[in-house]
Amino acid sequence: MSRPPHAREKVLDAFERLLITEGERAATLESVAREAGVSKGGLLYHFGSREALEEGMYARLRMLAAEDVEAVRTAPEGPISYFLSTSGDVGLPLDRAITAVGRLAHGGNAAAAAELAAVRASWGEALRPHVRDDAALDLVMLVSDGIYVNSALMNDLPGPVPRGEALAALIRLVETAARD
Amino acid sequence: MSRPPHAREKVLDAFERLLITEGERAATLESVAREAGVSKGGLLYHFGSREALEEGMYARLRMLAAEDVEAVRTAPEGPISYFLSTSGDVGLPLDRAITAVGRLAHGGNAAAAAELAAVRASWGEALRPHVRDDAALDLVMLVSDGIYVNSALMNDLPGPVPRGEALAALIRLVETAARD
DNA sequence: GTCTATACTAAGATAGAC
DNA sequence: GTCTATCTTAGTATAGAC
Repeated sequence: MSRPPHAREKVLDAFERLLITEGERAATLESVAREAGVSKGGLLYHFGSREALEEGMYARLRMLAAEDVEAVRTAPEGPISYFLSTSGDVGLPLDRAITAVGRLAHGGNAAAAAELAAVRASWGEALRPHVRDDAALDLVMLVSDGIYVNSALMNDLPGPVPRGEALAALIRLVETAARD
Repeated sequence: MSRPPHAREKVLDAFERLLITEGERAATLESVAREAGVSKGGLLYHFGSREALEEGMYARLRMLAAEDVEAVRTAPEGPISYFLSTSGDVGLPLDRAITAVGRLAHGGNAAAAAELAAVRASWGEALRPHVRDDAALDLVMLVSDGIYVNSALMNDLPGPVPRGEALAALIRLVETAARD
């Protein structure tokens, strides 16, 4: 909501960073506090438990995702192309929030999995009017999921995710198969 | 290698089961030992450390994946169709091993991520001769990744993964776009 | 609003009995 | 080959000072 960065936001940033780069196991309250530059007690003033900290991440994700769904809907180059070309982004706030919550979801956290499913469903609704049928929607969504999971798993390393011209060729292929 | 199930295999089964159903955090040595019906000391006789236990899972994955790559190559209905139609399986030994190692990978374990990347690459090699070009290979691989990640994340719950006729329609769409 | 100190629990790992 | 007992470290959480 405002600057300068409150301790609360710094804690959330640190939690997110640790989840992305070192995984759920490493993102303990102590590590998060250290990474955020506050004490354990200080962290626990803002988030009274680990669950509250996780809930804070979900709230951040919901806010950023709502903005992105609007961006998908109104993208000048068309929703499908925009949606797919941004699926492999890894540095932007939304992508970081998704990856962080994804780490929690794969860690067995059912609430986190439900948050991701909700975001995914809202993208599906935004894309539905622009594809031929349900199979085409599945195609677009699953290619996006595939790009995301490879990006998130490989943490910036040169992995199997298509980039540049390869990504552009893939998007042309998907659009041909799916566009209404 | 043989029956009756040695304690070693029971431990590995328990580790796999806990990773899949409750995530990495819950899969502690103590929980794994309890789930396997052995003591912590008994477990540590077979796997001297947590790392050794993880390495045991990688070995299991490598063995099952090698078998599956052969099945993809020789599938009567064609490699693409077979590959995609089995991407959403969740109960078979290979799928369970992949999901378990996936949990570790998303938990920030670089070795686990490398194992998954290697398996993925071997599938890519098997499929390459059967697709039109690199973009088509990307399409098939990413749709498969998407199906897998949704299946693994949703743990059997009725999720966003296409099944039955919806899956068949998706596969026809992908084959039309990708097949050589 | 943030810190230190501390309580309690559980983690990974070792030693040695059976 | 498997168990019990124990060590050390680290996790979540609370109380109370500043």
